[in-house]
Amino acid sequence: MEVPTPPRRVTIVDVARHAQVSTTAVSKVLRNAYGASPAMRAKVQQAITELGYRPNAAARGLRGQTYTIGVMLPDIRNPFFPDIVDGLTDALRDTPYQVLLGPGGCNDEHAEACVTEAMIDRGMDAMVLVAPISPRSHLEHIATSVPTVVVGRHGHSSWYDVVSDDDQAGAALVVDHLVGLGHRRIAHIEHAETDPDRLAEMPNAIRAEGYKQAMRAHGLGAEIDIVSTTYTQEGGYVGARQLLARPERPTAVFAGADVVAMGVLEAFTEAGVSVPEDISVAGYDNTTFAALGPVSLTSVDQAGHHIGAETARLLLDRIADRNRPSVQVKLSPTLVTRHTTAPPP
Amino acid sequence: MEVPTPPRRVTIVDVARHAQVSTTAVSKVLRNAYGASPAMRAKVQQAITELGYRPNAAARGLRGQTYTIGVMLPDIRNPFFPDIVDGLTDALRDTPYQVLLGPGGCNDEHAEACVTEAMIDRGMDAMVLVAPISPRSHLEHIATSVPTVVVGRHGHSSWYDVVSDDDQAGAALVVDHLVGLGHRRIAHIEHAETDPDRLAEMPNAIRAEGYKQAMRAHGLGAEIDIVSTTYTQEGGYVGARQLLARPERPTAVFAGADVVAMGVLEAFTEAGVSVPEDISVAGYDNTTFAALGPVSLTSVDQAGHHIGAETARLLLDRIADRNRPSVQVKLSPTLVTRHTTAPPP
DNA sequence: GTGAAAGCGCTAACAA
DNA sequence: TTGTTAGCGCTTTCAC
Repeated sequence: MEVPTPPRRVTIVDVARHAQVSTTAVSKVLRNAYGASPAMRAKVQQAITELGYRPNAAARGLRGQTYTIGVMLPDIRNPFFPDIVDGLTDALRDTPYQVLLGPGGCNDEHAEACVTEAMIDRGMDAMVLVAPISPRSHLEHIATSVPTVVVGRHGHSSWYDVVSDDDQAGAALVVDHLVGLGHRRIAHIEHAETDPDRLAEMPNAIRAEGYKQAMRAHGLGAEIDIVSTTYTQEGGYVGARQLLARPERPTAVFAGADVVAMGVLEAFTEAGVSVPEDISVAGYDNTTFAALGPVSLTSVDQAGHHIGAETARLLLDRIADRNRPSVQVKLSPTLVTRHTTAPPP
Repeated sequence: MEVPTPPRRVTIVDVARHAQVSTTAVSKVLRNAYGASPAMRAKVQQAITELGYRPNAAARGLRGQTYTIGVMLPDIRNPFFPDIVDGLTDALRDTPYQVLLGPGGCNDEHAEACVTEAMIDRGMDAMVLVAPISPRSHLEHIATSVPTVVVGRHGHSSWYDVVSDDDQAGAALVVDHLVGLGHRRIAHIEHAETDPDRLAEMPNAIRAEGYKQAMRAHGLGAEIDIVSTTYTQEGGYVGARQLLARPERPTAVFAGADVVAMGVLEAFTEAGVSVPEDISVAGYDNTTFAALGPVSLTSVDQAGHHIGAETARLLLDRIADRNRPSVQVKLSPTLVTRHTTAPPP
C-alpha cells in the first residue's frame, strides 16, 4: 500500500560528506584510532548522530573486525547455559562486541561442526564453544582460524583457552555433604561415555571420577555404585529403577545432572519412595529446575555467570594478542542444599 | 610454540584459478544461478571440494545476501523458545540459510533494540522477533529495513508477518477443562500490563481476556477472579498467597504461564494445601518444567515446533518476494492434562 | 593531523 | 554459455 522501498542505509560516505571530512577521518573516529584531532572527532560524532549512522559490520569485517563473538551452544535447552551467556554479555556490555548464539543440534557432532563453520564463515572475531562434544582435533582446527575459548570441557590445549568448573571438586562436595548427613550407601548415575577423548575431558566423566575418589577418601570404596545411563530425564528414570531393584537399596543418589535428578524423582514418586525421608537425591548444575518450588533439589552450583565473565576476559585478551600462550581457568563450584537431602532413615 | 600463523583462507579467486575458470563462474555455481553448463559446474564443484573452499558470508552480504536469519530472543531462559528455534532450524536445514540467535536482555526494551540493531548491522537477510516487548513503531522500523516475522505477539501489521498461537482459545481450553471437572471458583493469575499497545497484543493480556470470556460463556461471570502480578515464579508465589487469603478460596487456579504455576505450587506446598486434592492448578506453555516428574503440571501446549516451521516458511517466502502482502498466521493450542488438576473437593 | 587510493571477497551488469 | 569489469562499505597504507 505504502512505498515499500527500503530506504538506503546511511554509509560512511554520507557521514564524511555531511561532516565535510574524508571517509578515512570518519573511520578513525569510529575505531578511536590514532590521528584525529578533538575538533574533527566532534564534527564527525555530530554528523553520525544527526544522520543516525551505524557502521555495516559485514563491510568492516572484510578488512578488519566484525565486532561479533560467536557462542556455540550444543543444546539451547540446557538450563545451565543461560547463566554463561549472561555472564558473557554482561562483561561485554561496554565493549563494541556483540554476542550471537549458534544453536548446535543437541548431541550431534555434525550439527556442531556445521554451526561453528557457519560462524567462522560469518567472520566472528572470536568463538566460545560451550561444552562441545566434537573431537579435540576439530576444536583445534577451529582455534587455528579464530581465537577460541572452550567452556565446560576439561583438557587443555595450546591452541585455545579453557574455562571450566572443577567438576571433581563438585562431586566431592555432594559426597561430603551426604556422608556428613550419615549416608554410606551413596549411588551415582553417570552419563555413559566410551570415546577416550571425551572420557578424559567431558564434565560427566570427571564427575564420576570425583565421586569415586571422594567415596574412597571417606573409606567407602566398597560402597561405590555407579549406574551408567544418559544425562536426560529418561536416563535418570531408568537409572533410578535399576537402583530400586538392588537387593540392598542405596540411601542416597547423586545424579550427575539436574535433569537426571528429575527422572530419579519421578521414578521414586511412582514407586512410593519418599524423598528425602527414604532416599536422598542430589543433582548437579543448580539449574532453574532445582530452584522450582515443587522440586527444591540439592545441587552443585557452577557459577555460570562467573564462568561467562572469565570467558569474556580471556576473549578480549586474545583478540588483543593472538600469540599469547593459552590459559586454563578452573573455577570452584559450591553446594546449594535444599529439601531433597536429609539424614538416612 | 608452533607456527601461530592463521593460514590464509581459500577465496573464490583460488577456486577459479584451480578450476581454470572465471570467478563469475564460481559465483554462479555457488548460487545455483543461471548460466553455467553442467561441465563447468562439475569442474567448479571439484575445485571447491579439493580446496575446502567456503564462501565468506560477510563479503557475500556486501553485494547480495548473507544467508543468515537473525532470531531475537528476549529471554533465553524462557523454556518455550527452544521449541520455536528447533522448528525454525529444522525447516531451514536443507536451505543455505543459517540461524543465529541474539540474546535480548530479559524484559528490557533497550537491550532488545540493541540486539535487533546489531543484527541488522550484521546484514541479516531476515529477522524473527520472538515475543518482542518493543513498541509497535520499533517493530515496524525494523521491518522496513529487513523482512521480519513477529512470533508470539498478536496484532497484525502491513509491514511484517505475524505467527502466533490463539491464546484466547488456549485460555478457554483451561477453563473448559476445569469446569468440566466441576470447578466453579476458578481464579487467574495474570501479568500486569498497562501499556495500551501491549495490552492489545501481548499473549498475557489475551490469555486474561480469554479467561474472562470463557468464564462468562459458562455462566460464571460472577466468579471471575484475577490477580495481577508478573509472569515469574515470584509472581506466582505472591499471587497464590493472595488467593489463599481470600475469604472463600478458589478451587482451581489458572496460571498464565508455567513459571507462574511453579510459584503457585511452592506457595501451596508451604501453606499445606495439597494439589490437586484441595486446589487444582494449570499452567500455560507446556514447558519442560511442566513435564518434570515432580511437577507434572496440566498446561496448554503452543506447538512451538510448528510455530517455528511456519515462521521459516513465511521468511523464505518474503525473502523471495519482499512486496507480497503481509500475513497473519494463528495456530491452535492444545491442552495437556497431567496430575495437578482434578475434581474439586 | 589529514585524505587519496587501493583492496578485502564477493555479486551483478554487461560484453563477448 | 562465458568472462570482464565495476562496485558493495569499510579499513589501511602511505603520501602530503
